[in-house]
Amino acid sequence: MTGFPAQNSAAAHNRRVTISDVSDALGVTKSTVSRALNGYPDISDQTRNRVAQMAKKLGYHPLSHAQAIKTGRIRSLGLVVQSGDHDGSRPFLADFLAGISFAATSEGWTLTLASSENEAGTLNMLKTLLRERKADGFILPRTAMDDARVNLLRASQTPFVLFGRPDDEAGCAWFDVLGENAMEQAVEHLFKLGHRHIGFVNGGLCYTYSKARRAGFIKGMANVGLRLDPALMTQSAVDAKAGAQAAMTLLRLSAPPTAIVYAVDIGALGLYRTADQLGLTIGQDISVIAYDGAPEGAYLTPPLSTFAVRYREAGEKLAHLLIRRVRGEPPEELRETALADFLDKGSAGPPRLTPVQIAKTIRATLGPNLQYGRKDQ
Amino acid sequence: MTGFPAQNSAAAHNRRVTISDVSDALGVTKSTVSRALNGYPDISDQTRNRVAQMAKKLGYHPLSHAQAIKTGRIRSLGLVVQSGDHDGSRPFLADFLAGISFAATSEGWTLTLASSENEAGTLNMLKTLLRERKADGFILPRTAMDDARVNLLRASQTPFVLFGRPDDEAGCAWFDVLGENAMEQAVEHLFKLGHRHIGFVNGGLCYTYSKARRAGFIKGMANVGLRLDPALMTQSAVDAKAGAQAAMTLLRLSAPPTAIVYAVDIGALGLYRTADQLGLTIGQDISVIAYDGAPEGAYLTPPLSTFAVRYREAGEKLAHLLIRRVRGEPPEELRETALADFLDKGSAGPPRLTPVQIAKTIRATLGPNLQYGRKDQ
DNA sequence: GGCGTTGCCGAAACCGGTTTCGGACCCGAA
DNA sequence: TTCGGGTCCGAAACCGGTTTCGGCAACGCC
Repeated sequence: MTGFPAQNSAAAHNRRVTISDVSDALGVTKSTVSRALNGYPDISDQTRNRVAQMAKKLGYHPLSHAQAIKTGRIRSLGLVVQSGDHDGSRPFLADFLAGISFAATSEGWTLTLASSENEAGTLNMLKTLLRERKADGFILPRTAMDDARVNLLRASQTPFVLFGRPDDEAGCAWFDVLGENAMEQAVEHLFKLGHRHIGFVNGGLCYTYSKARRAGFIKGMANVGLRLDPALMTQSAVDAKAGAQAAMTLLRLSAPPTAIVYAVDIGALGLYRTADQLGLTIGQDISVIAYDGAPEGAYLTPPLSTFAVRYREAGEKLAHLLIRRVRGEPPEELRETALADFLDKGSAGPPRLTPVQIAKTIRATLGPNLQYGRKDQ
Repeated sequence: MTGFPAQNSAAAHNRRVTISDVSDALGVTKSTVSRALNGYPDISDQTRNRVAQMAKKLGYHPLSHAQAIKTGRIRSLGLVVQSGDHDGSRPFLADFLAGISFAATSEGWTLTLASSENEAGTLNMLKTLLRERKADGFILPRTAMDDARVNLLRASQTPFVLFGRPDDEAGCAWFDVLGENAMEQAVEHLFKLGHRHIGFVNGGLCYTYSKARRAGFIKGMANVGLRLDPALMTQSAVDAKAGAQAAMTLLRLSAPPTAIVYAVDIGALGLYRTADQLGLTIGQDISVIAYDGAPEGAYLTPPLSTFAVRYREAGEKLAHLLIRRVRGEPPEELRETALADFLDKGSAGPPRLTPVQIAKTIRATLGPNLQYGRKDQ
């Protein structure tokens, strides 16, 4: 000990470098080091520099949970993913998490992740994480209509940021991808290809995105001057099975659509099954454009044309927004949006058949078994 | 204050309940409460009960990072997922994380998640998390051959548990699914269907699982008495593109296999493309069985027959193992394995063609363009 | 009755930081 | 010279827990 510089005594014992090691090495007190490192104004530039250099030299990194005990901030973002509801969000999870984690790391923050099966579980998880202060704020994926998570966090004064715009914007920060814009483009794209009978299969009606995407579809139809046929837009699907049933319902109409816009890729996957059963070729007899950019769609034949969301970017944006929110910026200034990228992969082409011809093809395929559609019920 | 029970003074001010609130309410000291709650033997049963009841009544939950400052343990599991290398692990990430998170929560722990692009990034991330003690131990997915993560964590005396058996078992705890067993069964299944020419496409050669799966394939071939043809087992693929190229190589042989075993589902997806190009029908002209249970495979026609890994269960097991490891149990006692479930979905059927007929079919499809296989190169 | 145990709990130090408060020092102005 | 006002830093309290140490009281024992 005697005679050895302080930096060696810590390193030699393989002990972590504490703030005292730094202050001792400089002959100042802990408080000076702390204030110097945290940008307090009552520290001279000279001292500040000396402290910074010594901290670097010794490899001093403050323990965030030691800071937290006094400051209350632990520099961690909270995220509760709901695995049970529908698998619409699963394929992108890796990208989404990578984005959040990357952004968090770049600011010296970490990500605390939890998962739950359903809404009640999510709320419990939030309460637990809140109680133990495992996170300074939360990223809330999949904004729902009257989102219980928002109510909870609002009540407990916890910072949060939404992925998706809420219906009640008060006090909310968010990042969102403009699905309405995509749906609008989808309709216009199909119209240009020659389609005049276009169906719409929405996504989860309890989520706010479905309202936006539906509105976008309607706007697109208005843009190109097509009349809305209510029978062609009553379906919704958040998984392949429901997507298949929705397709069946639409295609068994006496005047089926020649193209269908799906609000969710995973739903559109079901159309492939149904089309196979009904003897229709996707991209020729029946066109489809969906939304999300799910990897599953890329392996189908033909690959699914979709509006791909850059989930990694979404994760990054949300993380940065939340950190700013935790630091005190008002939520009204923390609202960003982006556009999805259209990937024209081949599932949408010029209509080869008229609605009547489609119906005829289906009847020909099913033959005498006209009850096919009811079989699964 | 005066006259009010202690429990109200905390609740009324919306302040968090601390250990002092509990001790004051009982007229004992903090140390008594702490020791009572942590099971120290020098506390009478009567006092212990009184403390426990009061803690519950007041809703006292110790702050894990306040404990951590003294104990060094923060009750958090660390996980660094490597997003950049190959997407073989992405589809199951949601399940895997749900499993870890569920198990962690059930024991009062949380999950700290980070991600990185490559091995160097992963190591840096581990070092960072280690330095700031954001986790008490780590779950290491995808065990590699001479795993740098293991070396790092061994050197820093940090508890860890591997998903996948390591080549050097010393000091390692793990959970693994016996891929060799699955590959063996795959061969036997194909043999029973009548296949006598079976190809093998391995996965990532830098990971330990590939050695096991290859060994399983070889064992299966031996079990049914088939001769190993080296030309049929030199390929490997961890994504669809490589899987397609591997399939192309195998199928353009003068004596192509009638069935192919893929070590990784995502690789097998490529076979669907190649088969389509070569005019072969999967499940009839060419059979395939793969491994992982990737959701992508379920949407193909025919759906991919695969050995599905229960990733959620794997996550749960790993979390529990790691917690036990952090608590001090020796790694030798923390080694578990499980089997994958065969899902016979239709991509493997009796061979309709002989190898020679397959070659002929391919030539017929490609027509004069015999260079097809080289086009992409 | 004196004495060593044992059971049980309080007092206080401690963990690694942050933050408040006050005081030493220097400067310029009165 | 004195005084007011900055500048800059040390001393010490504090955050919410854990852990060491020591002491009191009751007990059994010779």
